[in-house]
Amino acid sequence: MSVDDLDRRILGILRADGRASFAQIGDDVGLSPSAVKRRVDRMVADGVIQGFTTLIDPEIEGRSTEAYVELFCRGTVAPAELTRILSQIADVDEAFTVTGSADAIVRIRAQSPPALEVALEKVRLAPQVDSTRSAIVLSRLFGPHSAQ
Amino acid sequence: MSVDDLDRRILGILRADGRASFAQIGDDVGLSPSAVKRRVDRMVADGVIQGFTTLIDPEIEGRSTEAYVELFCRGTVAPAELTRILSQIADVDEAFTVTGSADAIVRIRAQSPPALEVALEKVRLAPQVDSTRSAIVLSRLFGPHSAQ
DNA sequence: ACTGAAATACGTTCAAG
DNA sequence: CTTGAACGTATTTCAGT
Repeated sequence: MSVDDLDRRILGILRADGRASFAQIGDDVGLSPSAVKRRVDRMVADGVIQGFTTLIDPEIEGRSTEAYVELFCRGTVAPAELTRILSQIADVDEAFTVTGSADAIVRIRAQSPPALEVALEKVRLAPQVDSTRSAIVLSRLFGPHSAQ
Repeated sequence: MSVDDLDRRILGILRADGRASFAQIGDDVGLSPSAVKRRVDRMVADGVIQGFTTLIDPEIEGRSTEAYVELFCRGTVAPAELTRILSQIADVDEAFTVTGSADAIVRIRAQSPPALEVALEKVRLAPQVDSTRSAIVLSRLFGPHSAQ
């Protein structure tokens, strides 16, 4: 359930290079490959490591039209209900409840502005959603080009 | 510079499992391991594949206090200038210029609410930044737990 | 540009400390 | 919990098509 300093160093290496070999990691942290494997396996089983993935150029991925949308809901909103509805809308990648005047924020990533508009319409039509306020991304200044 | 259908299938497999072996991928797309390696190597060299990483539980990572902050700037802001300043503030992971009333949005991920407040203060003190409007994440409804 | 084979390196398991 | 050896499998290179 918990991670020690060695685990943390292994995680750091794996975050920088998800394909690092156990032998490679072992050399860096001073462990045998099998010991590293045991730790990595345990962290995967414990859910500390949630998966391995590949960072792909978003242009090639074809979903470079991004927007952040604030949701203003009427009445009391059950987060579980919101999750159920929003997670089924295509191109809605992420959602959270937040402090402030808005009830929730969703992140949309679509292939084109028209596709973004379609997703936005679907969000607006969700029950309980009163109004929305969108910020369409003009340019990414810096940051990860997003997982998934 | 470009990717064909086979490349796209390989990317799909690698996105789902960044540690998939070339043999495994080859079986799925109908190519020999060496042919798959050639294509993956080419995509890495071309920048189509930007890296391999590991998805780590944000709780363990210790930066589960998140906020989205809208920036309202005075006068004309050069995006390059904004990038230079914001990218040097610790815990500011991502920033983009957007349409709408705000000029930019930054995503902050800190270890604790106090650490978040520190980062927020630094953003507010950035030259050209007139005012901010924050939405602190209460709960993640769904979505990737961020690639960092 | 893909295949297939050969050499090298790695992953994986397990008995033992 | 780690090691080291043994076995199976994957990666990598290269000649050939």
